[in-house]
Amino acid sequence: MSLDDGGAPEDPRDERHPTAPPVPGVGAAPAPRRGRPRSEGVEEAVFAAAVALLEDGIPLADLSIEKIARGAGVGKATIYRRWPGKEELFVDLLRSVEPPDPVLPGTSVRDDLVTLLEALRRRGLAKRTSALLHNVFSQMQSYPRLWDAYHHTVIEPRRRMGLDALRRGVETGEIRADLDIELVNDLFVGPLLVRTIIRPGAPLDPGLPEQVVDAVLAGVRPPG
Amino acid sequence: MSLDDGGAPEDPRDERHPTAPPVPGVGAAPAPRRGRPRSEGVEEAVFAAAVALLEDGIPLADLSIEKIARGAGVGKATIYRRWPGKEELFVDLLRSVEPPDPVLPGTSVRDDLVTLLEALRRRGLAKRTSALLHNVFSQMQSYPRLWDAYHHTVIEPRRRMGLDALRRGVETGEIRADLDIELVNDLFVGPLLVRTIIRPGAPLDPGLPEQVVDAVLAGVRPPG
Amino acid sequence: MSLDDGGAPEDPRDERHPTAPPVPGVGAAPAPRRGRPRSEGVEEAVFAAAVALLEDGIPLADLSIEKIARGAGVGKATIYRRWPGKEELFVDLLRSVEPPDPVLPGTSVRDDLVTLLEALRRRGLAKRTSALLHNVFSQMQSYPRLWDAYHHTVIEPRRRMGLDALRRGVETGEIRADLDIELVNDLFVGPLLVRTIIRPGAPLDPGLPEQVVDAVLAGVRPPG
Amino acid sequence: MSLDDGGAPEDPRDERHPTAPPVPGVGAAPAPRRGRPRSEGVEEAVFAAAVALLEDGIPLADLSIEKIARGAGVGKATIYRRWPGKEELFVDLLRSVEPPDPVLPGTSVRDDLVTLLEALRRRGLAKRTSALLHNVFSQMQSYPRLWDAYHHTVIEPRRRMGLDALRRGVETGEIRADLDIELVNDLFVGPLLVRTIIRPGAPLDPGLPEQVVDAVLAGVRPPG
DNA sequence: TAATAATCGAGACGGTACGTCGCGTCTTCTG
DNA sequence: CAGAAGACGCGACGTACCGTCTCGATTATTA
Repeated sequence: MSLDDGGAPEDPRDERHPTAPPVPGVGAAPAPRRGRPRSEGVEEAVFAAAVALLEDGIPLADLSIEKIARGAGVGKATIYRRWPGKEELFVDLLRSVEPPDPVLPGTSVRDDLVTLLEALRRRGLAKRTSALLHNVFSQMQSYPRLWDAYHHTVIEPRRRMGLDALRRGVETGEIRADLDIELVNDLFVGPLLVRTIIRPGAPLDPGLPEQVVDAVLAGVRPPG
Repeated sequence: MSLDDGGAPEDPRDERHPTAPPVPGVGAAPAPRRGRPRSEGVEEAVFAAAVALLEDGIPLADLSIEKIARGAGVGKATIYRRWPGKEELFVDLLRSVEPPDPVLPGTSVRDDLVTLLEALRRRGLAKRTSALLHNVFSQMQSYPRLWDAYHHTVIEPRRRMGLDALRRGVETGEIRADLDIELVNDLFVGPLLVRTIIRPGAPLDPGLPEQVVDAVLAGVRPPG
Repeated sequence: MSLDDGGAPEDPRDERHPTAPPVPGVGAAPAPRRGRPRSEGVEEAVFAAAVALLEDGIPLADLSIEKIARGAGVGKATIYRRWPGKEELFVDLLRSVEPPDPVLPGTSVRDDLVTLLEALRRRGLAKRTSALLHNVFSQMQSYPRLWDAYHHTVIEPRRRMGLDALRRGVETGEIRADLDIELVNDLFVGPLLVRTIIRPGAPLDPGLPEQVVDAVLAGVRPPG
Repeated sequence: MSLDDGGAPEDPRDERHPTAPPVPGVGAAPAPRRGRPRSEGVEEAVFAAAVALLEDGIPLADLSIEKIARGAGVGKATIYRRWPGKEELFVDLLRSVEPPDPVLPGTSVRDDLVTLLEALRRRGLAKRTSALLHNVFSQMQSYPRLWDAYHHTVIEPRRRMGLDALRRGVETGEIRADLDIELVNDLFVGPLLVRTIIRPGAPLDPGLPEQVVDAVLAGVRPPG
């Protein structure tokens, strides 16, 4: 899911209720944010309550704003003030547990790709071990708006990292120049995505990224 | 999604309410099925109403049994008599529009793989053209019971076809024998799945199956 | 409040949700009322819960549909199916505890008026003794729609009884014919209404109706 | 409502938040009221906003503090600093539009009573013509605290005027001495109150006070 | 002049109720 | 008996106000 995304259909978070003040332009008005400022503890309490409920095994579809508000000791309006709906809330929640972007070694395209796929593998594993991630992710394969938003804010940036690495590889001669770069990206990413997203439960052994990268680089036809 | 599946977790349809009368065992009581027999038109009317609603752009999550019953001119209880819930209803609906398994030419592994991937591509296109399939499928990436059932009855058989073809290729020397066969399968299937399931909107040109098969067979590293 | 009403502004209960089927015209269609019939116990349970809450001292304004539904073990929708809102519900509740119309002796206009005012006095007393009526009535002096509906369905009929009795009195010579009959009615009714509605707490002694009737008949100017 | 009141139950405005500084006791500390003094325009802006909303036809029950604050361009806390709640606010509002007590001619009891009833009639008309007063008053037949406060500060004083006039009439021989003076008061006041408070919409012709006074003085039984 | 203190508009806060909708079950009448 | 119709208890939806609170800014008095 890391090197990969098809573009930006639309981002529901753009209409999100303003949580942080926008970056102030140099000459722009300071926009003093009048009224009582939003409580810092709320975000945190809401996330904690949602996580607690998910860890209790409640499926995502049954997670109501009402229950979360109750569990967090928070008014419903306070939640709606921050997020327009359930899906946007979960996008933020997921982002809050998402590990940072991997740092590419840059020594070779092969190493870069292995690093990127390794990040994919690790998230696949985390999804499986963490009760939370397992629950959320396995069911998030629905909720198209949630899915799209996650794609756009988390996945797409990493996909660009992969495409950049591949373009460098074409320049250095490590990657064939006669192939569509997007297709090549899919060749590397597809196998891991299949195992993490579409077929949860498939093996994600430590050597998998290297195996995939080497196999795609060399091809599966016998060298003869 | 065609060559591919991770196994059969469990099939919720096994507990499905009997749609057709069970085949009477030889020595078993004839079970005369007294009372008014089930109307034949119901199934059809329910499917038609569901499809009509989906074609109107209503997302799967907002499709209530209530709306379907209303649209079909059918009582809610009549639907619950046939299917335990929304998901099971849609499993039946999807199965009713799924094209038959492709026939492999058997001339070579390459041809077989291209044929299987072409079937994948066509379904991806159908998903995109048909308002119905696109809607259901893009959102079905959820509803775990619906997803599982679809896997089990549609995806898994085709996955076995792919694995069988690859095993033949190893025997004939067309495929390297030093690689895990499941991994090789993912190398072929992954790219197309990425574009049909995970990243709807990506191009699915007619030559795509051949490009993928040839690239994976030959590798993306320059031949030098 | 008995002889008295100003007419029929509009009756909100006319738009009330149909509780009983309308009286069937002779040749009209039977209107079979399909579907599950409304539960008989609901009305009763709702009234009981409302009365219980009012007897607990909860003011009318704080009596929410939500609380009533909770207390009656009934869904909110079930209440909204029968009454469009809080006010209509209470009109029905009040009607269910309203004593029947008094029977006029007909021996003389004086006796008829005393009987009607006695009914007014008794309701004033009931309002004071019954915890329920006291609470509802003392606060119902608001809620204009509730007030109007009560007027129209309970008060207006009795007002007509009073006007009829006075018209008879004019014919028999017991009442001056040179006065507006509506004004005369107000002369009798006004004093009791003042003490029951506007000035709760004022004395309502047993002899009051006779005192009022005799004083209005004879006048308060010394006979000399 | 003018000659009439049953007493002073209790005045909730006594616990009202201090609007004006309390009268300084002789030896008490001057209590210099430090800090920014209350803005003078607030009271006025709040009243104006409330009146504007009522004139737009919003019923009293639907008039929220929130709406008033919004309409007045005033913070909610500023309102709560001055009045404990909606009812107390409206007591002040009503008092600010109440006409002054009538001046009794003193020529005769009949003239005094006509004057008092004329004041009642005029307020009844104002209630009907002015969109504001009509709305507030017709619905104020509720809100017990509002009702009580209004009684205590507006109605009760005029009631005492009426009782005093009647006592003078008993002394001058214009009024029978064998009747309860409170009852006699109700005989005069009741008919007008019925038409202004309980039965809005009833006619309030200019001659009505004279008709009522004369009819009650002379009685409705034919003189023969 | 500087510190102090109560006010102001604004709006976030935890709550409660609103009236609607869908859930899955049930209960009636009609075929 | 099956079927449509629809009432039932339940619970979530997203909105509106409640009355309280916390902000920065304003405006007086006191030191």
